[in-house]
Amino acid sequence: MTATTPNLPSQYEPKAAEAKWQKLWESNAVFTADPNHPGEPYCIVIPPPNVTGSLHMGHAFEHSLIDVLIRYHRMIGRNTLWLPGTDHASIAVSTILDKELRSQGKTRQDVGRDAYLKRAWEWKEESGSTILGQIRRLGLSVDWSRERFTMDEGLSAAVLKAFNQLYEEGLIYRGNYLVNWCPSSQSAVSDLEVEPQEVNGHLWHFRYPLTDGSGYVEVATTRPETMLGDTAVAVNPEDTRYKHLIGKTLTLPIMNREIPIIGDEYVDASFGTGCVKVTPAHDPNDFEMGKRHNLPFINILNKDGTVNENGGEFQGQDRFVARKNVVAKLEELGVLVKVEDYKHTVPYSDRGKVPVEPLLSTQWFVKIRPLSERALDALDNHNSPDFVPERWRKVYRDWLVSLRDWCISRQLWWGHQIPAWYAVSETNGEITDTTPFVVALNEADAREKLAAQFGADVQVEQDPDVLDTWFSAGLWPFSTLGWPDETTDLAKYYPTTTLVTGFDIIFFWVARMTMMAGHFTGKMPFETVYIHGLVRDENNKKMSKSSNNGIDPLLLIDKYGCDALRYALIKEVVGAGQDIRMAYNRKTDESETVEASRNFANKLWNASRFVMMNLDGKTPAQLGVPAGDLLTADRWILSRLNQVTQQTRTAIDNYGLGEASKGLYEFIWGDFCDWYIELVKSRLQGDNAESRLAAQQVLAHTLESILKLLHPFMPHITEEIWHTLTQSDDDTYLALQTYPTVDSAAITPELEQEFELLFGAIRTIRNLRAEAEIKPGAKIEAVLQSESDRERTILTSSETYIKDLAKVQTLTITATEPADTKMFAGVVGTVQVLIPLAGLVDVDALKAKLEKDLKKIEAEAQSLTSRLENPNFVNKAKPEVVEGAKTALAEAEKQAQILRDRLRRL
RNA sequence: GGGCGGUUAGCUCAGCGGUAGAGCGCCUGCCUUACAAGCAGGAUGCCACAGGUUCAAAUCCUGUACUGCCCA
Repeated sequence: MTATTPNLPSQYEPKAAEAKWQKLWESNAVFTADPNHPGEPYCIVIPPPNVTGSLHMGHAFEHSLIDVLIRYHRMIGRNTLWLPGTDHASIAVSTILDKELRSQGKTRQDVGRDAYLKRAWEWKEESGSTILGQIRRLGLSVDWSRERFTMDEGLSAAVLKAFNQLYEEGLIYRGNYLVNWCPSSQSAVSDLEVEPQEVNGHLWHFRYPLTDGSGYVEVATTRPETMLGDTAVAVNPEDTRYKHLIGKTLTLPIMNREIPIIGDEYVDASFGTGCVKVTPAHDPNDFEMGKRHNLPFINILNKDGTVNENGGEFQGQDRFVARKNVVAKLEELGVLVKVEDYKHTVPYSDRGKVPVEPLLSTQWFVKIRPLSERALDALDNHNSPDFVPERWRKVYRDWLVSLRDWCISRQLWWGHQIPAWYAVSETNGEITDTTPFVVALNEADAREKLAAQFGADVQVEQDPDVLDTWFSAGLWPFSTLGWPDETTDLAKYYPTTTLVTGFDIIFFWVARMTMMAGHFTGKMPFETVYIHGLVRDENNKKMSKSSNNGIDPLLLIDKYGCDALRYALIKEVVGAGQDIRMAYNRKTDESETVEASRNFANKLWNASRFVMMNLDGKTPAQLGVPAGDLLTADRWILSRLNQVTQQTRTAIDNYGLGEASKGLYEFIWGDFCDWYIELVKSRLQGDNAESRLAAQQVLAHTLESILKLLHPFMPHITEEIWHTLTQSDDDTYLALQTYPTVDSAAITPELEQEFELLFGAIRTIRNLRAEAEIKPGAKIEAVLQSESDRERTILTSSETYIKDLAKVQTLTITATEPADTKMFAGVVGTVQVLIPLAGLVDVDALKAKLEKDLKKIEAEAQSLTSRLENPNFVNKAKPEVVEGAKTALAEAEKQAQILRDRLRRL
């Protein structure tokens, strides 16, 4: 490589650089993990996005966080793997395909299972590659060679193995239970796929007469049509109003069925009438009561939500039509008492967007208790997994404790078909609740087993249903690494290190992974769960497809660059687990937040340009490590660099990614650009070769360190600049360099304090110049007067800095008060800062300024004095605090004295 | 109803025992050859409210009010 002075544009253009590095990183397998490499493993599996989805802000946020962790750990020498992939989203895909078919006037039964699945796979290929392409635009350092899909061959084998094992262990069973039925998708859905929505409904009150004619009881319901399936009325056994009725019977209107009055603790005597109609086949609480009291379970609904033959005259009517008609009939019978407006919550199907019906049906379940107990044991006895922030631990724990058995069958076709085969020839060629079945790894095995039992000509059919997507997602951390095979990857990278996910998914996914992993691997699947907040829109609303308030990350990437978007998202995350809000203008697609980060990237770009223009075409390596005769400014920036290196490392180690990003921002923009570069400019143009070289060395070294420190946060721009700076070939990567380490010896707090005084003096002169309305370009005369030898020494040694940065022609540093009284004045430390202005000074303006300053300082001195006069403070406070107060008071008093003198002299 | 957050400068948020910060916005002046996506300077806060603990509270405790989320 030839040493050339880089000629770069004055504005950073993210597009080309991002595309270039994303391509090179991927095609050169930069992030492909090698289990044989040394280094303690660090592994994160991606929370798999839906294949049907498209990139949204939540992905951008979560993936940015993960990428920072991954890139950082790779750079500190861990054997790092980020495993990408997608999940098959059974219900979501089915919903889309069914809709597509419906628009052609067809159902999935019309096209048949094979054709349907063929279409599903096509859809998966299209849409899956879309989201993976979008994910690539975030510049994530994932290992694409290990990409997985929940329905790929390996993961499907893992699902088969897991199902079979759980079944053999008696932890999976088939049974007739109340499930959440979604009449729209005509499938059972899990508790978690149900979203309660508040609706303005009604509370209907009606009377059920006692069979013996001695009166009636009044019940109230929000779902009158369910009365067709009532098999009891319950009251609280302690309720004195009704307790005598327990054991009597009522005649159910319309159906004219005799039903008992039962006593059950569940009934809240203070709610409504205190009498509750019991419909065991259509309400979860009633279901429990039905079991406790051995009531009949009468199912009145078909799977499409219409009333079935048990609904008498209402048979065939849709549930909501039947509701109206039942009410009308009750009114006709004179048993409708009243109708109240009533606000209540109705469970809606998350995907289908219709109210779900609790429905009795035959489903497959996982017996959850033995699995959750294992996870609870790990949590309680080993604090595993460790939650960050810690408060989510309780949320997770409470969920594990109150878990109910998990319904895992879905009446859909897209997914892992349940590996159970039925001997349908035993039940007239149909699968019924009593058809004998076996669970096996494949059809051949199943056939063999069934043939042994029912003869060689047994007719065999596989269960048509598929498994809940979360069943396969629950195996994700180990199935993706090769389980059930004992692969090298599994040995090296499992258990994984960290899981990064949103709190909304703790139940859905985190708990299922810990339960499955505990059972199948005997280990918790990750050491730490790092929970982040949700991205909200400009109105603080959760971004979601249904409310159509999403902000397209790709739009922002196009406009501001990917690094800017990533950095903006991370900088906002400081409050660990707090939701973040994006400033965003929907009309212009502009975001102030991202723009600020784009500006920061541009600042870094230009600082780098400046540095590189001044290195005589040499690289940091060619210039050598700064070690020789460093000036104080050099030692100062190196001190700051090491301190910020330490802070950054500590912050990331503790998941303080926002804190780390802010610290770097302040160092780069504040310390490096605003101060160090300015301090060093004259040396770069000067003729002191030694001093110039030192400046070059420090600039080059600091810039390269900055690029490394910032790389996990802004990977593209840092990679781009680093290549120019170091003149590296395209097959060498910043992403694989070593993260800066801390040189504690370089950290010099005293020097940093001295520079604070220096900066204070410069600021004060600048301020006085502005107040006195001196032309920005004009060189002036300034006097710094201090009785402190230390202060004068510091200022004297920094004379040229003050002259350069405050545009001072003649600088006088003195212990004694100058004779000229017509001067603008300010104070810093105990240094009096004076600018002689001959006759030009506006005495009134100066007086006002001095009085204002004095007032402020006197107030401060007053507060300090009263504190120090309090014996309790002096005796009880920590000595360094008292000492600090004394020093501050001495300084304040000195400053006040200086200002008073000034005022007197005017 | 139970649980968990939040309430700090006009806006978005840091700070979480030692007397208040950033970014954006605002005001003033600058195209000072790294950067106008910038530079320099400036203004702006009874840190929701009420009690308590402490020498000292934005910070810890109790309660109240709003506000958001999760679970029933």
